[in-house]
Parts: sequence; structure tokens; C-alpha cells
Amino acid sequence: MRQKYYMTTAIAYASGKPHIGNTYEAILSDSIARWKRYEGYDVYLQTGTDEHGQKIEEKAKAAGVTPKEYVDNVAGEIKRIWDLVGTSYDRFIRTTDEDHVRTVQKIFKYMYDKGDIYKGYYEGMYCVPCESFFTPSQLVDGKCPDCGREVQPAKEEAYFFKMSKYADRLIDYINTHPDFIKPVSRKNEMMNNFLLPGLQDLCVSRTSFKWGIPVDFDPKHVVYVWLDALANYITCIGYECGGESSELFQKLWPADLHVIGKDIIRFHTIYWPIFLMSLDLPLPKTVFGHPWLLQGEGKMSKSKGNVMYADDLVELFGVDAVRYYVLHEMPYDNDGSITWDVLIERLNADLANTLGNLVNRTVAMSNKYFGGEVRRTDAAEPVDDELKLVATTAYPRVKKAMDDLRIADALNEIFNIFRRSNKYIDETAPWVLSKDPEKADRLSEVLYNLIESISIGANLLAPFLPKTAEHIFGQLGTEPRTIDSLMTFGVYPETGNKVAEKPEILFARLDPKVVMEQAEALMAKQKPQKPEAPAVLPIKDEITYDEFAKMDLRLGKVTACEEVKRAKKLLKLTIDIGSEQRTVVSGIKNWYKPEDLIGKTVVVVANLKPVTLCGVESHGMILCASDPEDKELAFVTPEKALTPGWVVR
RNA sequence: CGCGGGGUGGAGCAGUCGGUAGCUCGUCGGGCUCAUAACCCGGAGGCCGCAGGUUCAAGUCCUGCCCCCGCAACCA
Repeated sequence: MRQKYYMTTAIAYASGKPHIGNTYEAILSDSIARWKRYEGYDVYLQTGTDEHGQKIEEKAKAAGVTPKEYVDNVAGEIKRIWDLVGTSYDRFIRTTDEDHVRTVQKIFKYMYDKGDIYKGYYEGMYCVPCESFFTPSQLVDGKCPDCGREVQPAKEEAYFFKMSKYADRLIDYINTHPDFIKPVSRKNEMMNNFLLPGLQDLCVSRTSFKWGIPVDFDPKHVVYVWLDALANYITCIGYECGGESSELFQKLWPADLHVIGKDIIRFHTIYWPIFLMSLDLPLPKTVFGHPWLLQGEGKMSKSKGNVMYADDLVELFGVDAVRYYVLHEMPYDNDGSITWDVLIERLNADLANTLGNLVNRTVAMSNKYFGGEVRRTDAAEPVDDELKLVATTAYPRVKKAMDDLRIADALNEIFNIFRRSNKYIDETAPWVLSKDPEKADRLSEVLYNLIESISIGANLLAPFLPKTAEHIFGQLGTEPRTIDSLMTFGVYPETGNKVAEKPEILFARLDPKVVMEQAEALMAKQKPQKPEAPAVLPIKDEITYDEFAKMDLRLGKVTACEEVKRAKKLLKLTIDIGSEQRTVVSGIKNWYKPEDLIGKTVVVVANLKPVTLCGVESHGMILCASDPEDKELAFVTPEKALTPGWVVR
């Protein structure tokens, strides 16, 4: 019986259309899955969408549709893109699927009955985008410690999970299972930052919004999205909480590999294992946190107008070109990057020149010299040995790279066959052999060696570029073969086989000029709304004198000034306003050095409500003049030296 | 000391156990003509961020420092 291999992608958050960086995970996982299948495993690949949460509820509201309508639309889009890039998943789960919802409710109840979840009362600060609560001590400068955005005070009755109960077991598991977290650098991060300092109990329910899985025995609560989302890995294959799980589940669990982005490692290596322990289920074998695909230097974002989408790329270059690029360009531990010019260069150099041209010239020669008939003659020469060696040792090398999840290295190993083959053509110079009728056997052997080498390469390539591999098989007049046969040279029929009559272009060379024009057209579509900052800002709405008179402006003299630590733009000023020394924080570090300001007389808004900025309380603000884009800035100062405390009006 | 990632020939990256610094692209020169102006060979080009230290030997280990990038963060 074949050994099972259960692997998953993270389910994609259905808040918007995924870009090529998100799509990378599907392509990566699919390639691993196809590779494992080729190796003989009985692979089950799971993917899907994560569809609950306050953020989606809000997005739907903004779009004027129900949350369900909203996620139906986005999930459809995600599935379409996953299909487009050829993801060979066995199930595409949605967290709104009925079976998932039901099982999550049971899981919640089970944990509650077991005492791992208890009801409490939550008082704290809530960050909407992160869907997380924080205690005041966890906040950073009064902001969300994860994303840094505004948090709102919130109190709610809530359910908590006793994380601490399982922490020791988890630490022990991580320490005794070196393959659990990959790459290892992430493991240290988790240990040092979360586990060793001590885990806090996790709030696992919400009452502040509705779009989630209701807790069935207390329906004003919905299940925390992460508990909901993570559970997909077991609900998807038929886990039955407290009952008889499906055969599929019995066979597949525990998962062999969770492929996830490096940003959600914490959820997968801490919370998820602990939830599983609570359910008395074994833990997944490996969690692989892959790096991100960045656009050039920076992250892709709609506001930058630099987002690249898989469907656009596929339309321009074809599926396999896109797959090749993202797989090849992604280092193991560092973030990869995608830009239009590197994309063009890669595709031309590797796919068109090295691979496409190789297949083309080989097929062309075979037709030209032997009418396409392939025949092995055993007219071997020492020069053949190295080619054969490269071809027959490629599989173990690729396997090693794949076992380490180093996909880019694996591809490189495969391309070494093609590079070596091109060189072999030069070494043997078939066009010279063809001129001598005596050398027909040798010529035939040379072409056989090439065709066999390319076949081996194409077989290895199939998990990564399935369509291309098929295309090559068609060109060579052969079929996929078993993985073990790749270590034997000479599996291609020794006689009686024919290659395609006319070589077909595998990958056409791209003209950078043309492609860049298309690219710019695409990018331009993204940012239609880009209002140029006007030279002069419009005048604000009228106010009454009384409203103006509420402001208390005073002259103040700067007596001390220093930088605010951890802040890039802030200076902390101490200002004598006659009656007292005021501390004012101002975002003018880019324009002034602290020592420049000491002794200056400035205008202070003296009755402004104090706020805390980067941990420093600012009581008042100083008046500055600047252009609309804040390129130039100067504080306002009286034309004559006057006494601090005097009123400005 | 907010978090994280880096500094290696023009660009992008590899460098596992410390032992002659490699790969892809580009560039220059040459070759070939089967092929998609493609393919093959060769050259140039590196104080491996800086400074100390350990060592027979350091890109690799230790200490300190500098710089870059992403995220976050407040411009009251």
C-alpha cells in the first residue's frame, strides 16, 4: 500500500482578490504535492478559504452586500485563480461549508466540557484588523502590538482557552521534533518570544460582531476566527469530534506538511498544536513557513499600484512561465522578489533559450537527419559519459533538494540537465557528423542520448511545470515514466520511435519592449484614483468667531528639546509658556535638530487635550507652516522677541 | 536598544563541518550554424559592510560598530 501524504496550504482569507504573492503558496504547495505523488505517495492536498471575521463583515457592509454574498464572490475568485495556476487540490474547503461549521461547534463544545475553555469576562483593548484583544500592558504606545493600529476599548463576556495547560508539552514536542518548524530560525523565534516567557490564555470567542460560527450553547458568541480557520485542516477530511471520524481522516491525520506564510507561524506552531492536544489528536509533522514574494524591493499593495495578479501574468506569459518564475525566484529563507524586467529575463534565459531552444533544435535535427526516427546504436564515445552522468544523477539531487523543501534548488538541478545537453550538442557537433555517411550510427546515438536526457529532465520537471512536461513528451514522442527509471539511461525505446514532425516553440522569446508596454498598461489600470496634491490646499469650512476664540494660543520659549526614542519623526520639546513648563511632542524631526530649537520662541496651542505619542504625553502643539506635501516646514515665530505666555490672537 | 530581513565581482543570489570564493544574468572577445539573433568556449571584474579578536588558517566563529531594506509607529 502506498504511503499517505497529507499536506495543506493555509486557507486564504477571503477579504479580497489574492495577488501573485498569495498565489505563490498555492503553486508551491501544488508542486510539492505533485512531486510527492510522483515519488509514489498517496497525496491529499487541501486548500480553501477562510471566510469569517469582523474584517469581512465590515468589507461586506461597505460593499453593500451580505457577508455571505461577499465571500461567495471572493472565494469564487480565489478558486478560479488556484485552478488557473493548476493547483491539484483534493478539496477546496470554505469555512462557511456546512460540515466545517458543524464540526467547529462540536470542537468548541468539547473543549468547553473538558474544561480547557472556560467562560470569563474580557476587558481590554481590541484591534479590529487583527481581531485580537490586548491587555493595556500588551499595547505598544496605546496601539495594537501586532499591527500598530488604533485599538478600541471593549468589554465582553468571553470564552478563554487555557493555553498554559499544554505549554510544557508543546515545548517538549518542539524540542524533540526538529522537523516540526521549518526553517529552524522560526523555531527560535517562537520559543523565545512566546513559549518560554509563558503563554497567556487565549480569548477564543467574540460578541462584538456576528459574522462567524456561533457557539451553539451560547449563541451570542461566535468562535474566534483562528480556532475556526485552523480547524479546517481536520474538518476538511472528516474529523468527527466526539464521534467516529471518517476513514479518510483515520488514514490522513496527522498532517505531514502545513505550508503557510511566515507571518502566521505563531498560529500554526503554538495555538494549533495546543488545540490538537486538547482534542487528543497527534500533531502535524512539519509546518513550513515560506518567505514572501515581494514586488521589487517592497511589499505589494494596492495603494502603491504595484500589485501583480496571477491571472494577468498567466495571460501574458502562460501558466508554466509564471509557475517557473515564482518557484525559481524564491529563496528558502529570504523573501523573493518579482519585477517585470527580471521576469522577462528569467523566462527568456531559462525557458526560451536553455530549455525551449534545446528541445527545438533536437527535434529539428532528428527530423532533418533521420526523418524523426530515433534509434539507439551503441556507437558510444567517452564524451557521452558526462551527459549520462548528469542526467542519471539528477533525480537523487532533486530529491534531496525537495526533501529540504528547497524548490528553487530542485529546479536548478533539473535545468543542469538541459544546460549540459546544450553543451553536448556542441561537443558532438551533429551537423558535422551528418556530412559523413560513415558516421550515421554515431549521429543516431548522439541524438538518442539527447532525447533520453531531455526525457529524464522533462519527467523531473513535470511536478513543477506540468503542461511543459507534457508538451515535451509530445515533441519527443514519449510518455511519462516512473521515478526510479530516471536513474537508468536508455529507457526511451531503442528503436522504432519517432519524434514530432515539426518542432513546436515551447516558450517564445519575449520582447522586453512589448512586454513592458503591456505591463504598464496593466499597472496603469490599478491607480486611476491618484489625485495630485494641489499646490494650495482648499480653504476649510467657515467657523464662527466663538469657535475660533475657544483656541488658546500662547507664545512659548523652547527651554529643552530631545528626540523621542523609537520614533522617527518626533521631537519632545519642553516649552516655557509663562505660567508653566509644557511638554509638547511634535513631528518635526525631519526638519529640525533638537539643539536648533532651544531658545526659540514658538506659538503653542495651550488648551489642546493632551495625548500620548510613542509613550510621551504631549500637552499642546506648536504651530508650523508647510506645503501640502510636507516637503518644507517651518514653525511660526513672532517677528519680535516677546514674552512667553502672551496671548496670540 | 520596537519587530523582522540583509550587507559576497555591474545586477540577483549560493557558500553546509572554518581549509585555493562559486552560480545565474549582464559585459567583452572568440567559436559554431542543428536551433527561438539561439547554443558553446574564454577573459575582465571581489580588501566577502567596518574594526578588533580566536586560529597554522576566517566570507564562515567571538566582540563592538556602521549602513540598507520591509513592517510598525506617532507627524495634536
